[in-house]
Order: sequence, then structure tokens, then C-alpha cells
Amino acid sequence: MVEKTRRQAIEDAASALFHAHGYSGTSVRDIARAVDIQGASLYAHVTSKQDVLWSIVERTAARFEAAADAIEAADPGAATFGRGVYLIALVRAHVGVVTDDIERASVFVHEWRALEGHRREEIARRRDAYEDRFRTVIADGVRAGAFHAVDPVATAAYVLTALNGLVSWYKPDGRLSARVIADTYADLSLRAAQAPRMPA
Amino acid sequence: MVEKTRRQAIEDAASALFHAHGYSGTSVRDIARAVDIQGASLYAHVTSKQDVLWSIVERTAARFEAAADAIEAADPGAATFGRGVYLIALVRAHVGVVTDDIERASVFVHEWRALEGHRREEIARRRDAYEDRFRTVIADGVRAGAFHAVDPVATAAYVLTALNGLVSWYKPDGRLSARVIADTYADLSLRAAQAPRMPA
DNA sequence: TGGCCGACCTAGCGAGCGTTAGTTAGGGAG
DNA sequence: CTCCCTAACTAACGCTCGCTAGGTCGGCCA
Repeated sequence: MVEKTRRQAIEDAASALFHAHGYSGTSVRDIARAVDIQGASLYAHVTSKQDVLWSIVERTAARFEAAADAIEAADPGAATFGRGVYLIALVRAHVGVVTDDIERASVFVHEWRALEGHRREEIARRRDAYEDRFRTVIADGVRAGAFHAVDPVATAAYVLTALNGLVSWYKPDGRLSARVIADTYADLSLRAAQAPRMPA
Repeated sequence: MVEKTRRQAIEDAASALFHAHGYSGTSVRDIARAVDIQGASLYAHVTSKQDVLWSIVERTAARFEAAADAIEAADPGAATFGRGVYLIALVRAHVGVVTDDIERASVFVHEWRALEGHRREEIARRRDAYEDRFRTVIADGVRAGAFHAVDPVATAAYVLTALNGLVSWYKPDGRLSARVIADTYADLSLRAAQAPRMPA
């Protein structure tokens, strides 16, 4: 299956363009040019520009959710047992999804606001639920004494925005591999949350 | 001086709109409507839409730079002496500029890419120089043994993107005050960078 | 009092926007 | 061979874009 459907090629091109210029900075003719057809011909494959954005954002949201779900599936005890382990797994999962396809991840992170109506609300809700996984593991860790007693909401926001910040600097062929970044980011996130081993 | 020049009102309105909808998602007529004049009348106060963006971005860049400069000015020893202290000061300065005017900070963080030509290049250069302050203090701390020996470039990116992430969730009248956030973020950043006091 | 000037207006330019309509070329199935 | 489907095309619609031109009006200064 080296074949790629036209629809897939269009979403690939749109992801790259939305990543580079934003949703409203990209015209349907720009997307069409990237796949070498006329602007109007796009509509044989796609029902609207909004629809292309929705496809990209929704599928990427699902990938983030699936990656996080897989952690609990792999080790049902981790969520309630070792908070450090669970937080590390969440961070690695998130970094993995981002580095696996930055363009789509970038569109998910920055362009979901361009969605209209109930679709925007749905993504807002799902983003909040996803962020809540971070808030919960941190709050649990604080309660158990494993994590430093800072505000779990602020801590989760700090960590998650740091991870999302990857979309603005990660380059697949850069000096730092996805693997190294995952290691480093997991380390930094855990250290930020963790209680000191010895009181100062 | 309760008076506000029309030009200032226009930049305020543009900042709010660029923050909410992005540069290319905002029309000059949108900006004009926000200050209750006709779209064309804007051009009595402004030479172009690009120019408004430039004013906002440039002035905000200068505020970030000035806040960081003020640290060294206040305590010339800090930069080379206590790395932890200096990193904390950098973080607090950055958070202060962001919380002081999120709308402009948000435009600076996200919309500078919409600048064209040499202005875009200038901001790219100045952003890199600013980020280098973080890289340097972290690298110095690692060399001195005060900080954990993770990659200083990745660590600086992690911390700085976390701080910039504030623009996507901070609300001036929210539960967490600017003061509390500055405390928390300084704490998290230092902890992320610092060497453990006792080997595990 | 007269002239100027800044702030605003209406009108409109040329370009580009997202999208629709109608058409055509080519290939597979009956 | 014919029929029809798919994937393109060209043309164009109505609208908005950033921006310019030219005019009106009121307040300040000589």
C-alpha cells in the first residue's frame, strides 16, 4: 500500500500549510496548488475547508487520547500505584504523538480555535478531559506525598504547555532525536513535580 | 493622563483581536469597528495592517528584553554567581511581562511569524538572543554542578515554552493571581533544572 | 475672520476568498 | 459499443480583503 489516496494527500498538504501559515492564512487554492490541481477541483474530494481542518484535528485528538489510554491498558496498576511512573508514561506518550507527526500535532495545538460551532466545543471538551489526566495524576501524587505540594492545575498547565511547545521547535532531522527529547522531557517533567528527596 | 490617543486605542483593539483570532483572521474593518470608526479611517492613524502588528510585536519584544536586562542591572553578580537565583529571576521577569499584558504577549508569542521581510528576521534574531539567556544560565549551572546535566538547549526550550504557554490560559481575573503563578512557575522551573540534593 | 489641518466620511479599486455549476476526458462494466 | 463514473477542468458568483482617493466638517491659530 504505497498508494496514497488523493484525500490523504490533500490532508497532508493542508497540515503542512496550516502548520506553516495557520488556517486562515491558507487558502483552498494554496492547498490545491500543493497537490497540483485547480482550487475548485478540491471539492471533488472534500466538502469544505472547515471539513479538512476538522479531519486533521479530530484524528489527532483521537491519537493523543489513544496513546494515553494505552498506558492504563498496558499496566492497570500504574495509574493508582506509582505516580512518578504514570506521569512519565503520560509525558512520553504525548511527546511520541507530537514527534510522530508534528504538522498535524501543530494544527491540533494551535488551529483548533478556528473550528466553528459544536465541533469547536467538542474539541475544547476533549482537550480539557485530556489535560485532566495530567491534573489527576499530579493531584494524586501530591496527596500521596510523592509530589511537591504546588497547585496541581498550574503544574499540569506548565507541563502540558511545555510539551505542546515542542510543535514550535521540533525538527524531525534535527540534532535531538524524538527518543532523546522524550527522555529529556520526561525527566524534566518528573523533576518539576517531584518532592525533594531531602528537605533543604 | 486618562486620555488615550486614538493610535493607542487602535493598538489595544488590534492586540485583543489578534490574540483572539490571529493576524490573518482579523481584518482592518474588524479593528476599525472595535474603535467605532470606518475601516478606511484607520489609515489616518496607521500606515498599514503590517505596521500595527510590527508596533505590537516590537514593543513587546523590547519589554521582554528590558525585564531581563533589569535583572543584571539590579544585581551584577547574580548572573555569574547564583545560577538558581538568576534562573528564578529570569522566569519571574518573563511571567511578569506576560501577565502584565497577555494580549500583547500572546501576539508576540504567536503572531510574529506573520511579519514580513527583514522585520520577521529581526524578531527571529531577537527571540533567539533572548532564549539564549536561558540556555546560558542553564549551561553555566550545569557546568558548576548546581543543575542537572540534561541538554541545556532542550531544557531552555522546555522552560521557555512552558512560560509562553501562559498566554493560552492565563486570565487576569482568574483563580490564580499573577503573583501566585510567578511563584509557582519559578519553583517548577528551578526544580526541573536543579540537580537532586541526594543521589537516589 | 480666514485659512489650515487633522479626523473622519463615502465610494470604490483590484485582488483574492470559499464555493458552485457545468463540462470534458478517460477508463471499466454491461 | 455504449453507459456511466471518477477526477479533473474552466468559468463565474457573491463577498471580503487591504488600501486609496477625494470630500466634509469642526476646532485652533494668526
